[in-house]
Amino acid sequence: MQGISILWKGQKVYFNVLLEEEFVVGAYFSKYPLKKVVKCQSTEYLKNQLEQYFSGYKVNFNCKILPKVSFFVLSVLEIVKEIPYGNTRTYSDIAKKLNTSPRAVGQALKRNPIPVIIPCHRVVAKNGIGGFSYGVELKKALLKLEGLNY
DNA sequence: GAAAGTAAAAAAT
DNA sequence: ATTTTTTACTTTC
Repeated sequence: MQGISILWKGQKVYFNVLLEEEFVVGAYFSKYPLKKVVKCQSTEYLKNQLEQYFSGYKVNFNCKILPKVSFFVLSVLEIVKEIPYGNTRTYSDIAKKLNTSPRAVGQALKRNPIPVIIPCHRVVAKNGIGGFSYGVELKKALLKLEGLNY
């Protein structure tokens, strides 16, 4: 899906979404929009949701997702998906639920193929913000959109 | 299969 | 407040 454009540090950045049929299989930030234009009702709807989200409105993404990842990563993503807008959890919160270590949770989130839609930015460290595949600056910005200060 | 590399946390200092 | 140890999963050999 052609990426929606957002302004980041005075630069135009695109948030592109990879689709397979009606499923979202990936998403990423890029300097360039994805050329492939898929137009149907559901993509227009998702596009709208993203526009709204990045302009600071509360959005609960309800698109169908299909992350192609290992079983463990999937089980982490399943939990992260359920963190409500404007809330955070720590790596250890999630680790406890899965009987694993916080560090392994970080490993899994790093491999989240669908950032933002699967809100991995809502997972933070106990004392600090933790990391983010596109840089902690962006993570901070996303949290700020949701009204959180880190 | 072993070793190295993590988006962390707890314990020890 | 800094350093060290523990930790479990993926990746790469």
